[in-house]
Amino acid sequence: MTRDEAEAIESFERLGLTSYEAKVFIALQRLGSGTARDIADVADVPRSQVYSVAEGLERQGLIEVQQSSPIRYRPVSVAEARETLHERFEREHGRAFEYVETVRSKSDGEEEQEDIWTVRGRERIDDRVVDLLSNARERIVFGTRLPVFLTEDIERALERHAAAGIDVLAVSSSDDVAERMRSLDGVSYASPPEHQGADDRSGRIVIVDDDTILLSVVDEDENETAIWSAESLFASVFIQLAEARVDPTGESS
Amino acid sequence: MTRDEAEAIESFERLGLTSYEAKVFIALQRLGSGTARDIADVADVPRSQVYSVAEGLERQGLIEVQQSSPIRYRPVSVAEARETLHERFEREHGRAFEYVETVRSKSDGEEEQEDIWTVRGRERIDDRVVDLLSNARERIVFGTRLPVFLTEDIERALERHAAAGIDVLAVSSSDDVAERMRSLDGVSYASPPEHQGADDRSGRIVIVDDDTILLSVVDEDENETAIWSAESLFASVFIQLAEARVDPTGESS
DNA sequence: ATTCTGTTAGTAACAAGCTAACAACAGCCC
DNA sequence: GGGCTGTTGTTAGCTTGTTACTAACAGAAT
Repeated sequence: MTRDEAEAIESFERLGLTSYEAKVFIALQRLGSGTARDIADVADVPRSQVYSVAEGLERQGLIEVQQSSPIRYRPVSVAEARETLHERFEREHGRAFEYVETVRSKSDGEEEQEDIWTVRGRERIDDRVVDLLSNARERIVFGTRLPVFLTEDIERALERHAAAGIDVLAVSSSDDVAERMRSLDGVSYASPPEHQGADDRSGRIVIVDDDTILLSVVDEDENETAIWSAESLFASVFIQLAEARVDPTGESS
Repeated sequence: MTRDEAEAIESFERLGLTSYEAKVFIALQRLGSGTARDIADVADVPRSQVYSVAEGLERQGLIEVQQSSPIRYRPVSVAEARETLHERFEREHGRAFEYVETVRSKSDGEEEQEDIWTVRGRERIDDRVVDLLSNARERIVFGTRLPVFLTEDIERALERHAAAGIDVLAVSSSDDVAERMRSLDGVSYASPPEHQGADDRSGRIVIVDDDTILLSVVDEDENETAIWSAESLFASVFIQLAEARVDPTGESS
């Protein structure tokens, strides 16, 4: 079995098939059609198991059965299979979240407590950044060293809030990033203070008003981890520390 | 636990979570945020298990963790969770089928053998019908008693092929269905022969050219099962039998 | 001193993977 | 036709791995 095939099988498993089902389905796509023996030979599944596994696949609409002796099987087209699995996902997804929406507590977006939360993963942090920005009333400071941390979504959010009259300041020690920041409509740019040192594990910093902050770092495996706190006293204190390092430098738009 | 909640949990399981993960996630959505104990109380999960389960959920990007004592957890927004699971699905789906496409045997659509295949389930049969119609070269006959079996997709396929110069004939013993059939552009209509008897388990019939046929029945649980055969001698013989019952009656457009 | 937190080990229950055996049947050689 | 061989479809049962669940405990908090 090739590496690619093993990966494909794992993916099918995560889509809800068993490994036997995945193997039989792939084998049938490869064969076009075949008997239990044909399938067992190429799929590395015991022949005696092929019958029941195929039955399951038929129920799921991924293969079709020829009632003959010997029984023959054929896969549905790749397009149909994609569609079938897609529909199944949408159905489950809908059902699951329909219920969640009904029980969801109202607390969202408002009334945070004195909490510091941890978020792992670049994309999740992207989302959290945009989310925090959306609560801005007066002022935003966004800083990062690395271009990837200034996503398009974030750029757009910064411009949107600047247009809405919020004071938006962008900071970076990297020329690439600074370039892009300066091109954003309505967004001021400042270079960071020199004394920041060799902060090569720092990721990004977001300050919203005087009580919301997000700070991320990049570990040795390039994974980004952020901590954030919104509308908390804790954040205020933190911000005062951070501001001391940003403000002293001259601004330029 | 309510019935709705149990269903939601099952759906989450089918989306790749364990039942504990589903319960904890739902409990957190309900609570807004909480400690392991809070969660254990409402989620019906042993407190000692909450920690590891929550760790898993954090890795999956479905909740966030507050590193404090006691540790507190909060869910990401419902929108973020939807998005996260959706992305995961698309990723696996893509990976799985990317490989399948590479191994797919070319046999599709062409060169069928003397095979009769079985398809179960209304929607899958809908798909197969459209698929068979798409291979028409000269002539199509489509018949059904029940309105649900004449889907919009099928109506469109019939019209499309009629427009392409293929001889399309629609047949139904039901007035409702006949009405709709008559309104299709370029499609002829014929009423079925009387001697068909009390065929109350018959579903639909599709004849394409003189060598492709699909015939479905509806069982006592209202499940539709179809057999079909394309470009086969067997189909030809079958078609001659079926035609004997359709042709003798007068046609009308 | 007692309750609570976070962690660990270990068991139980179940699903999935895997093996073996067998009756029914088809082909083949004699 | 009789006996031999090989295949098919079915079933029972074992093995393995995962998840659900219980119990116990050290350290912190009250």
